[in-house]
Amino acid sequence: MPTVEIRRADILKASAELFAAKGVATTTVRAIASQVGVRSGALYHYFPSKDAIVQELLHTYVRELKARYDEEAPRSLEPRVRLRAIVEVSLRTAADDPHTTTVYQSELTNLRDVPEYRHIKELADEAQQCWLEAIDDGKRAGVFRDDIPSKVFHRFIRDAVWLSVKWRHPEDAYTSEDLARDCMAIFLDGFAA
Amino acid sequence: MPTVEIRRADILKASAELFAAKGVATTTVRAIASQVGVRSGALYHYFPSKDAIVQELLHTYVRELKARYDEEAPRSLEPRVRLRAIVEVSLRTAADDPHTTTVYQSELTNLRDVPEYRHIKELADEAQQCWLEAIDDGKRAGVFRDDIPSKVFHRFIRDAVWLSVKWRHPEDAYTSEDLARDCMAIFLDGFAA
DNA sequence: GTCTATAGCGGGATAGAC
DNA sequence: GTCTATCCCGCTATAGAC
Repeated sequence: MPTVEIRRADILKASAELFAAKGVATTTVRAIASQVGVRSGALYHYFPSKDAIVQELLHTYVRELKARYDEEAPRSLEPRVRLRAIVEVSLRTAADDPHTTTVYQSELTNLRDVPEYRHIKELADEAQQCWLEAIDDGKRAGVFRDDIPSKVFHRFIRDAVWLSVKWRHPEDAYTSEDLARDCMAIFLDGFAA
Repeated sequence: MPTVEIRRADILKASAELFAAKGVATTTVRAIASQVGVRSGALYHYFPSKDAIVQELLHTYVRELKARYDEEAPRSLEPRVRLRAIVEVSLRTAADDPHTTTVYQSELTNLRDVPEYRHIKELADEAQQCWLEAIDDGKRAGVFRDDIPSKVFHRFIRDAVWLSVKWRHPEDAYTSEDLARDCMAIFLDGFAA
């Protein structure tokens, strides 16, 4: 295990923290270096640019997310079960890496339109297709109501799940499992008594 | 009607558009001036700083939002009716001014911790208290289920409503009234068939 | 009231010593 | 591999002409 990989991981971790707290644009390379405990020049031995840090952070994140969806929420599952699996995987991912999740949710759409980010956005789209498949399959199977546009329900549940990273903290007594259960309860059965 | 007020309004409008599209931090004063059709120096006859533009934009917005909640969703309404009114007012506000809504949702939490923003954040908190009151009153009245934390339901429906500004466009055939109806349908009765 | 021009600053990135 | 030092750029904000 070469030291260079450890340093790269340190840099990515520090970057994620700062990016999540103050935004990518307002986080300086000097601040990242300071968090890691080196001078800014040293960072450039590990990454060619600040942009490259953002790219690697998000690329790794979304690649892993898509892999987890494919692994734990295959299309062969019954739609309600699959949707629940997607919610659980997402919430677990958010709990495992809340900082990168925040960056992913807050800034992916606004990032520069360079080919690198285009590729990341395509991967993100693929991941989100899993949600839509489960919803549409469920409608066809008659387990979800068909008087609500799939896109609308998708945005609602998707935002509920992902935005939880902004208010549920990992050390809360209210765990991501609690949240997954309540999420499914509300979105499937409603909040009416 | 002095020209100065019109110019100020032009500047605020252009700023909101650019801030929403690319974020406050990455929007330059020069870009705002260019959008208005003047040079950057001219802006400083209307606002003392870029920060002052952001502040006035958000202060006006949140003050108006709170006033609308008080006017159209008073506590005297039955909880479900009040919640629906809050949802409708919010969606109408988002449709009326999608750009400032986007800034309000994306950047309020991350803005500098100066007293000016503190005041705006307090107003925003007051506005969000209306949601929580309606939810808690509904629980006490027995019309909402009490096995889900109010805070959780609040975040879910709040994010569903406000984040719609990122995907529903004002000219969509799917109107904000359609969205309000579907929102209440999902959150009260659920998506299960 | 808007312009041109620029001061002043802080940012990303680089060069070269150690 | 990290440092110091610095280049170069673009930004906010200001000064002063028109």
